[in-house]
Order: sequence, then structure tokens, then C-alpha cells
Amino acid sequence: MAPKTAKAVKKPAAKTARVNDPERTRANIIGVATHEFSEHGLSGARIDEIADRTHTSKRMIYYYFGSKEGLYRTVLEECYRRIRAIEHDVDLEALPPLEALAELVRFTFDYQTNNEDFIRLVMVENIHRGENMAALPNIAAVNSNAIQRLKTLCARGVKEGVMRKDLDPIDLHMSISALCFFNVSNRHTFSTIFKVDMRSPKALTHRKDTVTEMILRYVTP
Amino acid sequence: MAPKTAKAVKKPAAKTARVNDPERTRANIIGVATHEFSEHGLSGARIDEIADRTHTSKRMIYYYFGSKEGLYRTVLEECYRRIRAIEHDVDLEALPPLEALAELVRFTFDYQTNNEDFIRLVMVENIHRGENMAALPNIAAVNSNAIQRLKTLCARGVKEGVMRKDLDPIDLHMSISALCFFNVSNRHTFSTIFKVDMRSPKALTHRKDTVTEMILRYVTP
Amino acid sequence: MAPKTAKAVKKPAAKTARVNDPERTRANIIGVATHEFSEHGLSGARIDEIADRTHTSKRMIYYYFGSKEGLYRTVLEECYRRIRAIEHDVDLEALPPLEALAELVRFTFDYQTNNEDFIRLVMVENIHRGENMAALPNIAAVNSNAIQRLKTLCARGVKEGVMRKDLDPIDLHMSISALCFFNVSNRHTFSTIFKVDMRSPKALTHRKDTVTEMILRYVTP
Amino acid sequence: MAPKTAKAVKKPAAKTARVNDPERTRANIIGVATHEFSEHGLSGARIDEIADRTHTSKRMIYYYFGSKEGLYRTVLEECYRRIRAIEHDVDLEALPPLEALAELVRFTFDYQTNNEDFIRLVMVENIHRGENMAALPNIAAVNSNAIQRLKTLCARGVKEGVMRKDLDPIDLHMSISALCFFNVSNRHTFSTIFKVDMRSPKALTHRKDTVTEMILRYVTP
DNA sequence: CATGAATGAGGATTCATTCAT
DNA sequence: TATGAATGAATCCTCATTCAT
Repeated sequence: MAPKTAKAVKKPAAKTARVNDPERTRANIIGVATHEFSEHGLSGARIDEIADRTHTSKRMIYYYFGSKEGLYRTVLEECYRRIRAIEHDVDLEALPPLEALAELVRFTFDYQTNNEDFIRLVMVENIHRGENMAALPNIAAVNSNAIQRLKTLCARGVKEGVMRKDLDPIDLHMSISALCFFNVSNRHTFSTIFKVDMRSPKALTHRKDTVTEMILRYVTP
Repeated sequence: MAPKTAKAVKKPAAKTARVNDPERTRANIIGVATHEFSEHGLSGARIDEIADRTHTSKRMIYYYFGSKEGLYRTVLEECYRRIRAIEHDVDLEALPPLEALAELVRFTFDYQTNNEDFIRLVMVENIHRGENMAALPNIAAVNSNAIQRLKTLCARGVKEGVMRKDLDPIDLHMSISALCFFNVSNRHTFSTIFKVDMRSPKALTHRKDTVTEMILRYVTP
Repeated sequence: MAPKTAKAVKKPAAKTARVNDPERTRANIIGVATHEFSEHGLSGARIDEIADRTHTSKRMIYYYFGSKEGLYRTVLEECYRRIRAIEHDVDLEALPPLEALAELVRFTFDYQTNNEDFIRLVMVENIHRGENMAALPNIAAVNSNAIQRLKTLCARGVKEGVMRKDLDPIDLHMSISALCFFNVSNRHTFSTIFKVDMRSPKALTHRKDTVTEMILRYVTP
Repeated sequence: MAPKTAKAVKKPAAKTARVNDPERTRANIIGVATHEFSEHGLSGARIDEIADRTHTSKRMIYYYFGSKEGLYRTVLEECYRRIRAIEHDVDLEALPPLEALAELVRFTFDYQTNNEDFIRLVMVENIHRGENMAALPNIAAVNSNAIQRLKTLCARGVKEGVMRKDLDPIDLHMSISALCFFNVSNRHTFSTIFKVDMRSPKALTHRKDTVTEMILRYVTP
């Protein structure tokens, strides 16, 4: 909801303007839009607002993305692209299976905690029943790696006798995601109802440990 | 809503509650609004649309709820009230601790699966950072029971030696919620990315078992 | 809405406002829109402009007509409805066949001359390939009368031996329309090219006589 | 035009006139614009659309024609220039007066039928009250020939006793134009209302005969 | 209580046109 | 010449809300 009162201060300057650098312009818009959509949702976000926070004008949004929905989809696409790129950072091969899994859980927890915009965007997209995401090309590619790596890890764990045989990588991934995601996504309602802190470093560390332990216990034979 | 054309035929039908029954009118509006807000979010929902699906007119919405936000808050309140009422249905005392916990997990899983509107409303409210919920009176009351019952259960489990001593009821509740919630909330994006079915009875049963086992393994000493 | 430059003078008053008289409001809008669409075409007309010349606001246009196109269609419909109503004015039965026909031609000529808005609207609609008109219900009803009356008249003329037998009412109607229509529709380009006056009473009378004679000569055995 | 999405693939194909050939570029633009203006009118035509269908870019349109209106005027001018050039094709002198007239009518009918773009452009210009055309130089020259030739023809007809003495060439030209023009210009509305075909070869031939006969009967003493 | 009419303030989108290279 | 990027100024349309009866 926009403030009807005067408090919204316009910052008329700072616009580099007329920089003929399409990539930069696009990136700038996407950056701002990512935050706006994550903050207010697809219908709640305002093109005017996005434009204002941009180095360019509202017109450029339409020039590059065609429509509000087009911009939203691009934002979504970029977000998933980023995840895919980042997931490689954990070197699961270098550690013993259980430690690797623990590391993966902790990494996931941290990543999600530190990327609230992404989490919220996924929430928004689920409110829209994933219809925008479904339209994206290459979206399936996002999974390939995550699941494949988990599969390999499980196989290793089974071979070394430290993991049970009946593990389903997708199911396991879902559990990890669920536990990590919730801490960010439902932070507000949960902490309001249960009067608990879910954001302090201490609370996060504690929760991360709980989640990690829960996953480890589950995979143990 | 407006007459789209001169001869837009009004469907005066089906509107049964013409008899002045305030409670019924209110309930009818809330019912419709619950679905609309859950479906499209706070900014995405349309007062016109809600009014149209109602037995009354748009004017009544303002008469009873003052504003769109007022209606939204009432809807939220009702939703939480309903949960609280329903939670009593599981008689945890009648079963051995672990079985009681398993039953609670399954009940939670089923309830969330069968109440998508509620799940989505919670998502929506979290997108709005819980600010509407925070304004509700009695919201804390929702927790009292859930946590208290879990606490009692854990105490019983510890006494009987089937649960570990260091369990935190809130933390446990959060884990159960996270695992159950995700299956409904992130259904669309997850199933799109991983090409899996998350809605068939079979998939639901399997996932429910996984979640239950995960929780049980976690509480075991 | 508002012109940024100074030249457009606003007439802020005169708006009867808040008259809860839908029929009047509708009629007022249609009246203004008829002229605007006739003047500038569908794409050339401006909703803002129409609203400004109305006793109501732009919002009401959308309230009643849904869209610019919806308004245009209604305008078109009204125009054709009016014609149909007016055509009864010539009592063809009361005169001898040839005189009746002459009277019909003169009436048509005068009507078209005096209803430039209508002529231009028909031009506009033809530019749009009649797609909006085709969507109108009852549009076929417009013809029924015109052709039927001409058919009866021809039959009478044939029986009395003053008209040839091979006349096709539709073809005849087309000729009359063409000759009368052109004088209004192509007035500007024709008079510019040939440096002739096509609007003075004298010119109109002369042209009307020519057209009448042309039709009469054509139907004569 | 703008890139609708990030990966909007540009079709650099088919654009042959890369070789700097001003005349060819101009002609290409005019050709495309003629169709666009004829199709959508002055306000309905889109510069972007025109540029897209061109072998060049939008920039060139402004380079060569200054503005949308400038382009429109050029298009108009070209159209009239073409007519004037073509009218010489009928050799009226070679035939007996009435046959020459019949030939002229048929030629006019065919030309208009086969040049819908031109007809529509004239309609568009009349919607704009001929103001763009009036600004064109040499526009009067268009008439000189047509009328002069008709005048000569009539004189010949009168001398040979096959035409009445009181014929006004301009008036006659107007009648011919009206009857031929209408068949193209009002095709859509007329055929929709009267459920008749106006485009089949058979219908065209029949109508052409009617028109020719009507004109011939009119000029006969 | 109830209803249809009415509306100000925004909100998304489009257009002709110009600029930097 | 030629081209893609950029833009101010509309232009159509929507929304929550209020008024008269």
C-alpha cells in the first residue's frame, strides 16, 4: 500500500541517464525489481516505484521487458539462475558422506537465510501457483544438479554404510528445503504467535543445528 | 462491478440471504473473502470480485468491515480461530508418547493439506511481514495450546524414556510445521522444478510417512 | 487528463454531477462520443476528451461501457438504431411509384447530408472492416425494412408499367446510397481537387436533383 | 520496436537494401507506409510497425520524412500521382462517345476495385477533412486531366447527338466516382447489413454493369 | 440495512520522437 | 548514412471507496 501522505520523498537526482549501456540498464532494473517484487508481490509491486528507484525511467522497463509480468518473469529467471550457479560452491566430494550432507544443509540454511528476497519471490510465485515459472525455459535445469549431487552423495553414504538404502534424493532435498525455507518464509507469523526470536545469530545457529541434526538422524541407517 | 454493456444482464439469482441476517451476511462475506485473499493475496484480491461472489453487495463489505484491510484482518483472525478450535481434536493423552506424536504429525500434515486456503493466507501474511496479524488481539492465544500440549507430551515421553531430554517444544513444533507446510506452500515451484507429483494420494501418503519418521527419529533419545 | 500547456481552457463548471440518472448519464456520454468518434475515428478519439465534454467523468465511461471499444460499439449501435427508426418517415405508399422513389432518394440525400456524424462513423467502421458492427446483434434488422419497402415499391412500379422488370432492390438501394453517401463522405478530397463547392444549399440542391434523375432514369423501362 | 524479452531474437533477415540507395529506401518506406496508413488510418498506424516492415530502421523514417504526418503526406501525394499517371491508359478518343464513356466507367470501377489501399487512404483523408491533402502542391493538377478529358468526350457526344447538352463534366465525374468508390469503401458495412457478397468476380461484374448502365442512361439525351 | 450510481487517485502501457555512437 | 538505446507526454484503464435514495 502506498502512503497517501507526503512522506514519500522523491530523490530526483543520481540518475546517470543516457548511458548507452543496455546490459547495465537491464541489470539495474532487474536488481531494483527483484527487491520490489519480493517485497510486495506481483500485484503489490508498482512499476512507478520500481522506475523511481532505477537509474532509468519507467519507459525503459517496457522497452526491455514489455510488461510488468515480463519483468517479473525475468526477475524470477535471474533468481533461479543465480541459485544454480551458487550451488556448486559446496564441494561435497571432499568430505565424508555425513559431513558432506551436514555441510550441504548448513550451506542451504545459510543461503536461504541470507537471501530473503529469493525466498519471498518463491513464496510470491507459489501464490501465483507457479504459472510464471512454468513458462520459463531451462527451469528444469535448476534441479538436475541439486538432485544429481545428492544422489551421488547418498550412493557414497550407502556404500560406506553410513546411510540407509531407501533414501530418495528428491524427498531428502524436499526435507532440507522445507526446514530451511520455513525459517525465513514463516518467520513473521511464527515468531509473532510463539513470541520467539528467529533472526538473532544465536537463534539462527541453534535452528541450523536442529535442522542439520534432524536430517542426519533421518539418513542414518 | 459495473454493467459492461447496456444490456449486461444481472443475475439476481441464487442470492438466498436476502432475509436480514447480519451474522449470516458477515459469515458469507468472510467465506468468500477468505478464498479470494488466499487466492490472490491482499493486493491481488478485488473488492468487486468478492462482492460479486457474495450474497450481498459491495456496500455491505464496507458496512461490516470498514475497508479492504479490515476485511482481510477479519479473515485472518477467523482462520487462526478455526485452527485453535480444531487442534483439540487430537487426543494426545490417550496414546503412548511416540504414537501420540506420530498422530499429531499426521494430523497436522492432513490438516494443512486439506486447508490450502489457510496455508496460502499464512504465506500472504508473511509476505506482508505479519503486520496485520500482529494487530490482532488474542493471537498469542493460538500458541498457548499447541505448545502446551507438545510440552506435556514431551515430558511424558521423557519420563517414559522414549524421548530425549533436550527437546524444545517450540523448536519441535516449528519442525513439524515446516515439513507439513512446505508440502502445500511450495507445491507449485517444487513440483515444476523437480517434475514430481505432490498432490496424488499416493505422493501425499508417502510424504506424510517420511515427515512422520523424520520427526520420530529426531525425538528419540 | 490535464493539458500541460496553457492553451486548453478548462470549463470547470456546468457539470450537473451526481445526478443519479443512469439513462441520462449514458445518453450524455453516447452523444458526446458519437461526435468524437465521428470526428477522429476509433484510434484518433480520446477518452479523456470525451470525458471532458461530458457531464460526468472518465470513470463513468468505463463504468457503463467497459472500454473505449465498448463505447464505440454502443455508439455505432445507437446510430443504426436511429436510422432504422427514421426511415419510416417517408410514406412511399401514398405516392405514385416514380414519385415515391424520387421522394425516397431526396429523403436519403437530405438525411445523409444532415447527419455527417453518421456518415463519418460508417466510414470509420469501414476502415475497421466492419468488425465492430458485425458483432452487434440486430444489425441485420436494419436492412429488413429498407429493402422490403424498396421491393414493394418496385413491384408496384412494374405493375403500373413505369419501372423495368429486372430491378434488384438491393442493387438499387446500393446505388442510391452510393450517390448520396459520396457527397458527404468524399466532400473534402473531391472539392479540394476539383475546386468545387459541395456544401452550399445551391450545390446540394443541384446535386440532389442530379442523383434523383439518375436513379429515375435507371429504373425506367 | 523494443526487445520484449532479454532473448528476443532479432530477425536480421530479408533486409536486402543494405546497400545505401536513398531512392530505394524511400520507396520501400513509402510502400510499407501506404499499406499501414490505408489499413489503420493516420492515428491508427504505428511508426514502429511501419519501421519493422521496412528494410530500414525507424530512424530513417524521420530522416527522410521528418514526422509521421510528413510520411503520411508523402504517401498521399504518391497515391494521387499514381492515379494521374494511370488515367492516360484509357484512350477515349479512339472510341465512339458512349462506348468511350462506358469504357471509362469500367476502367474506373476496376481500378478502384483493384486499389483498395488507395480508396481507404482517400477515406482516411476525408476523415481528416482533407487537410493534409490540401497542403500538397500540384494536387489540383490531378483534376485537370480527368475533367478535361470528360469535357472533350461530352462535347463529342453532344455533337454526335448521343449525349444530352446539359451535362456537367464534374458532376458526371462525381457520379462515376461515387458509384465506383462506394463498392470498395462501404463494402464491409453494406455487405454485413444486407447479407450480400460484394467481392466475388460475379458480383463485381454485375455491379460494374449496373453502374455503367446507370451512367449511360443518364447521359443519353 | 440495502443498492446502484458515482468517483479521485492512481496504475499499467503506448506513442512519436530524439540522442549517442 | 545508419542503428539501437532512450524518453516525456500522454492514453487507456482499474481500484478502493463513498453518496443518494
